[in-house]
Amino acid sequence: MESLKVLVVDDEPNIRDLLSASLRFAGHQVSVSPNGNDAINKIVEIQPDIVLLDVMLPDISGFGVTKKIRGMGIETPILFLTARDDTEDKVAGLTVGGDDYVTKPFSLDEIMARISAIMRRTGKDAAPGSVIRVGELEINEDAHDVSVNGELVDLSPTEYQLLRYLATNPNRVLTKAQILDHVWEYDFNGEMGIVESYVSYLRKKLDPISSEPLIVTKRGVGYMLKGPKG
Amino acid sequence: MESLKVLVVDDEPNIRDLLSASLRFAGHQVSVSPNGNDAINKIVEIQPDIVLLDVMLPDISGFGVTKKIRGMGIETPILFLTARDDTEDKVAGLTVGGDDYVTKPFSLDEIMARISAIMRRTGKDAAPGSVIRVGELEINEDAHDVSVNGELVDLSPTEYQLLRYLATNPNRVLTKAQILDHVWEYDFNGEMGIVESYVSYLRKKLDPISSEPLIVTKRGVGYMLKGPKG
DNA sequence: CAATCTGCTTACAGCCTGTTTACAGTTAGT
DNA sequence: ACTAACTGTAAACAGGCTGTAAGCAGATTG
Repeated sequence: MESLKVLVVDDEPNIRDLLSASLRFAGHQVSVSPNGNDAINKIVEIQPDIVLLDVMLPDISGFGVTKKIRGMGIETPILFLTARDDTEDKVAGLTVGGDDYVTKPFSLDEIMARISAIMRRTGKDAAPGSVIRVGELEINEDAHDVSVNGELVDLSPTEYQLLRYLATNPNRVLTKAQILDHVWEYDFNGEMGIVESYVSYLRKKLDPISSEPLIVTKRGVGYMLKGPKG
Repeated sequence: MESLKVLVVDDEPNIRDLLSASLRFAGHQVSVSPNGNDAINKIVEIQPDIVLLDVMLPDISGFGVTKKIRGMGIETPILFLTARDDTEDKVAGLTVGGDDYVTKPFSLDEIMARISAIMRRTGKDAAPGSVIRVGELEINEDAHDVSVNGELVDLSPTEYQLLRYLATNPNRVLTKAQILDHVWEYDFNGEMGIVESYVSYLRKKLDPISSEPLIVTKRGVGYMLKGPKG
């Protein structure tokens, strides 16, 4: 994915910092905004490629912001951030026109995946394709399914996200802390042992099909997905 | 790696001295700070390329410092120093956006490796690449892989770190004391005989593959990794 | 040449890390 | 509401790793 201009709108500094740090690290140009009115100004001013927009803001709601800028003819795609409670009913209709939403608390990898998906759909990005291929492994992000050597594997949501994160960093050791920070929600307060458990679940499902173990353990460091020419 | 501006923040003078001496010797410009408030001022003032930040500080915690400077829009990468106890649970969010952490007690070589990794990832450094090559030996730091003449060698964590330290100083004799100081944790209290043991382990794994012995003994002085034109 | 010293190798006990499985609580789907 | 699936924790287990020490071999010294 190329470098994008991203605007992050949220009143919680923690969330702003988390997102801006991650997005900047991913190579994007990030601006931040703490409320609706400021957000509208910044959208007009800097013309971002995508807006991460909290629905609950101190002044104007995220919906209000959307209404306003759409009224000005600005079609910038929006990724809404909503609380898990007011999801079902209020978010209806949000996903039209390339927009999407994630619920708080989210995981970083989920945010990144959604941004990629939006960019892909709106065609602004030089489509890296929705299929991640690493050796015998193939992840279709649109269909949300995984296959090894052409054979479909049924994964739980967490298993899928873990494998996806590993697959986007092939031949590179990822520490358990990194995995936890990227795959699990940011308010997860548990132990790193859960990564070990899920790696075990994944291996149990993948290894019987693959010709050689896909996930290798780097003792004392972390885990790595083995790619073809690594 | 080029010369970097590094800020070391720790309330223990021993740690500050250890780190600043080593970093200076490696050619960096080092500033030190004993607490959180002073650290914030220094970060703003001298704009370091990287901050080594103890999490447990007398006034503001390392997290508080991070929050504050991030709020100011300062995106300097941070390498957190945490006590091994506080690790498991508090690691959440530490590895985001190019940041990383090491647990106390650490080894000097580990710190240096992490700094290199961060600089590489954040692209601030004129990427020296993640592969160390010395003659027939090749160390891939991303994959934590070692190969001799293309053949993979399986090493334990300590073996890997020892070999890495030797490989970053090819054709140069390193005394056992130096090796102990760089590869083992700073509170290690054992004998230097352990270096001999681990050199032996390494030779046992490397020599059968290499065309000539890679690690040579300089009797009465120390060990040296033999490079191509040395 | 003998005595000594330095370094090499290996065996081993204890520890530590990672793997797996079972389970309880929760969530989601029908 | 009922059932199935999923999540996170904990416990049992296996194996590898670490650091020490002892026995050797070769070099060095007097």
